Formats: sequence, structure tokens, C-alpha cells
Amino acid sequence: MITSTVENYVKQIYLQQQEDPTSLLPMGKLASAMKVVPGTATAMVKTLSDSGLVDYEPRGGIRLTHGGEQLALHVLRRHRILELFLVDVLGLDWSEVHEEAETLEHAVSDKVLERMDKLLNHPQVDPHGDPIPTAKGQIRKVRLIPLSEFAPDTAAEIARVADQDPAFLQFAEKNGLIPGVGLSLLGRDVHADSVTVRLENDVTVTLGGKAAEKILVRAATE
Amino acid sequence: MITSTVENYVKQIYLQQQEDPTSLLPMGKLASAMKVVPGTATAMVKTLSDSGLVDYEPRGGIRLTHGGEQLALHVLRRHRILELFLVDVLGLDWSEVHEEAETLEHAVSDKVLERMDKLLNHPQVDPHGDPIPTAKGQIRKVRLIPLSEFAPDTAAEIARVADQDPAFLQFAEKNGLIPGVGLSLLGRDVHADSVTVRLENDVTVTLGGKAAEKILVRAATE
DNA sequence: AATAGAAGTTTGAGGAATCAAAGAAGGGGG
DNA sequence: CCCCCTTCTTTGATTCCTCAAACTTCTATT
Ligand SMILES: [Mn+2]
Ligand SMILES: [Mn+2]
Ligand SMILES: [Mn+2]
Ligand SMILES: [Mn+2]
Repeated sequence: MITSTVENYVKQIYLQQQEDPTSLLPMGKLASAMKVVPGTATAMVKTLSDSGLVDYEPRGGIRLTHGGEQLALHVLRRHRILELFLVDVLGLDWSEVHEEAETLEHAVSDKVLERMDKLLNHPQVDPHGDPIPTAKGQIRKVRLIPLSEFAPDTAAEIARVADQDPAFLQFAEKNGLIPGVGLSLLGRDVHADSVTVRLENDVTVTLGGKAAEKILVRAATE
Repeated sequence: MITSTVENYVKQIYLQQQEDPTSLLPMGKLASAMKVVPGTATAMVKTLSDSGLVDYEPRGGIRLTHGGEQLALHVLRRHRILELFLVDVLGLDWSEVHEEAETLEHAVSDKVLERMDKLLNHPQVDPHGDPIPTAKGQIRKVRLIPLSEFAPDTAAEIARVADQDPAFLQFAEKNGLIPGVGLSLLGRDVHADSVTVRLENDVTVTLGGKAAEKILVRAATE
């Protein structure tokens, strides 16, 4: 049986793998992402391997099989549709839906999920701008540029806010840093580790490098 | 921690207790309702007793404490609001929502639940006519009369369909036996174990005693 | 009263997920 | 080239929920 623990591990392996798609994911990375001790991760990975969801090289690392990746994308689809549903239909704040979706993603049936998808008009992205995999396990991988690496004097639009921490999301919202908002980069100060942008409503915001990395933009499409 | 297993047991104890509120609920009844062997029920009831959710008399039976009853009502509220939400907002059929709600009732937070409640305009009953407990644990106990005991030649209205079996619910729907529908009793045949009713759309339906027991009516309020 | 049967309890065991702590591997720095 | 430190694996235990099967208690019926 696919327990919700298995779903959580597989989803996390997928997300961690995205960070560095070329090499095997080390045990330690997985263990800390899952907030378990390394021994627990080793034990769990063995059962995932027995179920054919990951390829496991002892002392080398792990990688999702095709089946594992399909499962991960399915869980991710549930998670992201739920987040959007909670925001758009039930009116929750975008800063609090991640936690809710973390539980609900294991409880909604496909039938319910597809009803939500329909009601939301088959959305492409969740409230944070993360792409929603299709029911068939397709995911659109768009190349986005972190604000920290963005070229000055170019019109751009916020596409994604890559952090689920409610406190950061509340900060972002308060400062108008939400997907769909247009902006242009005013300047960058390497020594100060900062970037300054002007939003479409003419408000100016300065962010440190850490924060600027989490705001992903795309060249404005006008 | 209150696991979903505990929630399911407590809810089931509450429902079984309603069938015969005067006496203690015997272990065997609980075990078969939960579809576990008697030993499992005994073990679980001990932990419920340790948590202060039930009073347990070995070899006598069990009864919910006040705390246990509050928990049961809370779970029941989640279950029934979810059922209504699934029917009214997502458009699922009333015959299939019980199963869905059985899982979701353990996954939705109070915050999400109260948003659903608001969106549904603080409903009093679920799609099957079962009363929805309030957030404070109040439940309206209405005296309803099973069709099998109803007096002839009186106008009445279907208030509840007391069965969750999808097949029965589909049958009921097909025959117009759903909450809110008016009817009058045409006749009863004790030897045939049957009752015949005329619905408000002038269709006539004959039910055996078993089925007639599940259709609960109230005197028409005109 | 004696006892057969039903109902309930106990015991022993197993699967899932976890942790603590001990042990093994192996890749640099000396 | 070796040993040391980090990373990983193994082992032994625990909690939760479950079953099978043996055992106990109580009731009812002769
Ligand atoms: Mn999320
Ligand atoms: Mn989750
Ligand atoms: Mn139900
Ligand atoms: Mn349930």
C-alpha cells in the first residue's frame, strides 16, 4: 500500500532532485529534508527501493525511477491544486495553504481532485507560481530567473515565489511581491549583497541576496 | 495524539450508542461496526478509556464520556459538512460522498471546515438529512418517524434517508425518495410487509419493511 | 446444580515508522 | 600511505494498530 509517508518521501526526493538533477541525492539531504535521523531515511529508502520507486546505491545515493517520478508528480498535482482551491474557493491566505495542503494531499481522491481542477478552470500554476503537473504526469519546466541574477533596466514580471515559510510569504505579500506583478530592476550592489526593484505601482523595494533568490521573474510579455 | 483511528472508533461508538441510548454498548457491537476482531476492539477501548474518552466496564460494555461525545460530535460535524460541500460545491453524487468524507474528515483543519460551513451558509443537515452538530458540539435531535410506522392519510415530507450504502442511495434517488420531497401514505400491508406511498409528483412507490424503516419523515409543515 | 455456548479478554506476533547509539566505509589532509 | 572525520548503515527498542488463537467469564438451558 502507498502510505502517506511513502508519498511524502517520494515527493521530497523529487523536489530535492530538482535542485541538482545531475547527481544522485545523498541520504543525508533526504534525511534532513524529511526531518528524520539518517537511519530512518536508510530504512525507508530500502522499502521504496523494494517497491520500485527509487534506485538506491548504498553509500552512493538515490534517484527516482520512472514510477517514482510519476507518483511524485501526482502528489505534487494534488498539493498544488489544493493550494489554489484553498485560496481561490475558500479564501484562505496564500501564506497558510501550504501546511493545509500537506495533509489534504494524502486524503483527496482523484475524483474530488479533478472536480476541483475543473472548478478552477484547469489552472497552470499554484498560488506561489509553482507549475501544476497534468493528470498524466506532465510538468512544464519554465526557465525563470531569480531576481538576484536579473539584468538591470529590463521589464519583468514576478512568476514565482519559491518559499513556503508563512512569515516570508506574508512579507512578500505586504510588499507586493506576488506572481503577476510587473517590475524593473533599479540597481544591484554587490558589496551590500542587495538588489533594488521598482514595482508596477511605483513602490521601490530593496532585498538582500537570500530573499532576492526566492523571487523568480520572467521577461515581461507585452 | 488523537489518531484518525481514535476518531473513527469514537464516532462509531457515538452512532451505535444512538441506536440504544439506555444501555452500555457491548464490545461485540463495536467490533463488528469497526470491522475488527473482538480482541482488537478490547485493546483499543482500553486506550480510549486511558485517554478519558470512554467509560469501560470489562464484560459490561462501554459508554462515551462527555469528552468522548464532544470529540465524536466534532468528527461528525466534519463528516457531514464535507458531504454537503462535496455535493453542493463540487457536484459529486450523494451516493458517493460518504466514502470520500470518511477519509477527509480526518484531514481538514478547523479553519478550512469553518470556511466551508460559511460558504454553505451554515447548513443544518447533510445531503442525507442527518443533522450537523454545531462547532460547539450541539446537535438538534429531531423526532422523525420511519415510513414503516407512519400513519396513513397524513401529509408528510421526507426528512432523512438513513443508509450510506451507495446502491441504496442510488435506488432512493431514482425513485424520488430524497429529503424535502412531500408524500402521503396510501396503504400498508402487514402480511406483505410493505408500505405504499404517493410522492408529490404523483408517482407511487411500494417499499418493503426494511427499506421503509430507512426513510424517515416528518409531518408536513404547510 | 451442571454445563455448553456465547461473548469478551489475554497473549503472542507482525507490519509500519520512528529514534538512539554503535559500527562500517571511505575520502582527504597530513 | 595512513588515519581521522564525516557520512552512512546496522542493530535494538518503542509506539500504534491489527490478527489468530487460547483462555476466561457469564448466561441460559436442561
Ligand atoms: Mn506548497
Ligand atoms: Mn504531505
Ligand atoms: Mn455519511
Ligand atoms: Mn473516517
